[in-house]
Amino acid sequence: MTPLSDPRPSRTTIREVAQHAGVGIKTVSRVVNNEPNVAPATAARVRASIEELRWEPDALAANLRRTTTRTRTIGLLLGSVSNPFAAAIHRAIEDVAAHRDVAVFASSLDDDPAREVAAVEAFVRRKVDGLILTCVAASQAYLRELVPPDMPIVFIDREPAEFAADTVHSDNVEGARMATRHLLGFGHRRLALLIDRREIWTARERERGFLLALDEFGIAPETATILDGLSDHVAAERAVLSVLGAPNAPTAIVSGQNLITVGAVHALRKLGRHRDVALIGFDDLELADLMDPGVSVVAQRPQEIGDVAAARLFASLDAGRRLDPAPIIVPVDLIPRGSGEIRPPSA
Amino acid sequence: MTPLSDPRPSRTTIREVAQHAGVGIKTVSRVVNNEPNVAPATAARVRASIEELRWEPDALAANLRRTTTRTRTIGLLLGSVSNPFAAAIHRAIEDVAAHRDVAVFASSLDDDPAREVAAVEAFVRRKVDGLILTCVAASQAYLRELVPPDMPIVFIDREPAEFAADTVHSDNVEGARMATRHLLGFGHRRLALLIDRREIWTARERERGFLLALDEFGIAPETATILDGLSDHVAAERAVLSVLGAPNAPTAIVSGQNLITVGAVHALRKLGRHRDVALIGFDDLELADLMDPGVSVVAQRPQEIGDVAAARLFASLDAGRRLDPAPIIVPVDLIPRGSGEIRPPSA
DNA sequence: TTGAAAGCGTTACCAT
DNA sequence: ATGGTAACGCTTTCAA
Repeated sequence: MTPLSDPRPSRTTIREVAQHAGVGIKTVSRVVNNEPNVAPATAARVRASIEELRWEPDALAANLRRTTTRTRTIGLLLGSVSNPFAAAIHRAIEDVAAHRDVAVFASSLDDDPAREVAAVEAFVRRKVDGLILTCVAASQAYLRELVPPDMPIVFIDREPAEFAADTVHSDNVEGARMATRHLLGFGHRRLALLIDRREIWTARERERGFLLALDEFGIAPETATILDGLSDHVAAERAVLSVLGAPNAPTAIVSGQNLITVGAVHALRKLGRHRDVALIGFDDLELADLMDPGVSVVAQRPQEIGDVAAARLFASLDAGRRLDPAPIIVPVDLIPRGSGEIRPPSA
Repeated sequence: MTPLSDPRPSRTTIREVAQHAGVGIKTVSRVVNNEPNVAPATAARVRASIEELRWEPDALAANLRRTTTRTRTIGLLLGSVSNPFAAAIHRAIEDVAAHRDVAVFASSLDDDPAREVAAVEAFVRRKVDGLILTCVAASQAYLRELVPPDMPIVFIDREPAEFAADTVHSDNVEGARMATRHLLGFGHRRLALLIDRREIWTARERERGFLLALDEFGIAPETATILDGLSDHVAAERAVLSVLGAPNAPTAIVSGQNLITVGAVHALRKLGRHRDVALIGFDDLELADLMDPGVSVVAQRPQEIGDVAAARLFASLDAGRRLDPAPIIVPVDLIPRGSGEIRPPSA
C-alpha cells in the first residue's frame, strides 16, 4: 500500500527563516510587518532568507494574536449576483478592492430577510474586515449584536432601518418623479405605476416620487393605478395585461424596476400596443435602445454606487473605526428612447 | 480623554465553556466536532454551556492546528462578475455553496493572464478549500507550484492547458456548427464569423465548429470572412460596418459571443440591414426575443454549467482529494427568433 | 536594535 | 469516556 501523501504539506515557518538568517523570530516579524527598529543590514539579510526559503507568512496564524486583525476580506450582499444592476455594482467594488489586495465574498439576498441575517453571520464568522450590504429585513437592529462594533458597514441601494450607517443609493424619489413628470408632460393623465413588494425600500421611495409628480400636476392619486408585489417579469406581464384590459385603462406606465420593465414590454407586444401605450422603466436594460420603440428609462449608475460605497468602506477601514454615517445619493438619468415619448390617444 | 473601546472584544473561549460545564477542554472540542466517545449526558451539559455563554468556536484558530483544514470557502474566477453569462454561473455556484455553508470569493479575470495568476494567489493565500476557474493564460502549469496538491480545481467555460483537471464548458464546436449549418440551410453561401481574441479557447473552438460546418456543405473556407480580436461591442460594430461595405459582402453573420452580437445588431440597425442580413449569436441575450427581428442565438446553459461545476468541486472536497479529471460538456440550444432565418437575397 | 518567552484559541496526541 | 499537555505559526510584551 502506497503511503498517502502528507495531508499537511510542511510549510516553511518563521522559525526556519529566523534560523537561516541568523536572527531572532521577532526580527523576522519586524521585517515583514515593516516595524521600526531593524538595522538595514539585518533587514536585508532577513529578506534574502525569506526569498531563498520562499516563505510566505501565514495570514491566519498572524491574525490569531494580532490586536487589530485584518483578513483583507470584505463581505458583499447583493440583491442577486446575477442581476445586471447588482453585478455592475459588484464589479465596481471588486475593482477598488482588488487594488488594495482585498478579496470579496459575494452573496445573494433574494429579498429574503432570513438570508440577510444568515449572510451577515457567515461573513462575520469568517472575520471579514467590513460589510457592504443590501437589506430587506424590516429592521437592521440585529446588526448591533451580530457585528463587532468596529466593523465598518455600508448599505447600498436601500436604506437600513433602526441602524445608523453609511448608505449609498440612487435618487429614487427624484427618478420616479422625473419619469412621471415626463409622461405627464406629454399629456398623459391616466398613469399606472408598477412596483415590487412594498417591503422593499426602493419600491416605497419610487412610489413616493410618482405621487409627488402627480401632485405637482394637480392630479388625484385615485385616478392612477398602482400595482405592487411585482417581483418578476412574469407577474409584471400579467399585471400589465390585466390593467390594460380594464375600462379607463392607463395610457402610460411607469415601471419601478428592471424585471418589471421586461414584463411590461412583453405584455405590450403581446397586445400589439407597444406603439400607443407609453412606458418608462426604472433602471436601464441592455439592448433597450435597439427595441422598437426604444425603451425610455430612468437609468441608475451602478458603477458609481459601487465606487462610492467601496470608497466609504475603505475610508472607515483606514480610519480604524466607523466614520460618521453619511447618506450618499447618486443621481439618475432619464434616457428618452421612444417609449416614454408616446402621446396619449386623445392628445 | 475617553478611553478607546477595547479593540479586541474579549470573546468567550473554549476554556470558559469547559470550566462552566465542568469538563475538560478536549471534551468541549469533541462535542462541537461531533467526535465519538462522549457520554450523552456530558455532551448535553456541554451544549447547554455553549448555548448559555453564547460561545462560537474561532474558525481561524481551529484551522491552525487541524490537519484537514477547511475554511468553508471557495475561490471563483469569472470572465467578469458583471457579464450576464458569468453572473448566471456565479449564481448557480453560490446556491450550491450556500447550501453547504460555504462562502464564495468572486473575482474577475478580464482576459488578463496576470490577473489569472494574481487571483489564484489571492485565493490560495486565503486558504480556500477549492477553486473554480476561468482561465486565459497560455498554460496553467503554474498551478502546480502555486496551489496545494490536494486542493480541488474545476475549470469552467474554457479548457486549461498543460494541467489536468475537471472542466465544465458548453459544447462550443457543436454550437458554432449548428449555427453555421442553420444559416447554410437557409441558402447562405457567403458567411462571416466574428470572434474574440484567439488567445481565448472558446473563440478557437467556435471557429472550429464554423469551419466544420462549411466543410460539410463543401464550401471553401476562403469564401468566408473570419474576423478575430473582437472583445467588445464597439469593435464588433466597427467590424460589421466594414465587412458589409466590402464587395462580395457576406449575407449572414455568426457572432462568437455576447458582446459581439450586440455590436453586430447595432451595426445592422445603423445600416438599415437588420432585415436582410442574417445573424446568429453565440450566448443568449436578455430581450433578444423582443427585438425586431428577434435575435436567433445558440444559447448556453450557464446555470447548468455552474451547477455541474459546483457538484464536481464538492465531490472532490467530500472525497478529500482531487478526483480523476473529467471533461464535462454541457449542451447548447439553438433558438430561432427571426434573425437567423433570413434568406440570402438571391435565394 | 534585538530576542526569549508568553500567549492567541483551537486541535492532536497520549495518557488515564 | 475523559482530560492534560504539546503544538499550530505567528504577535505581543518585556527585558537585555
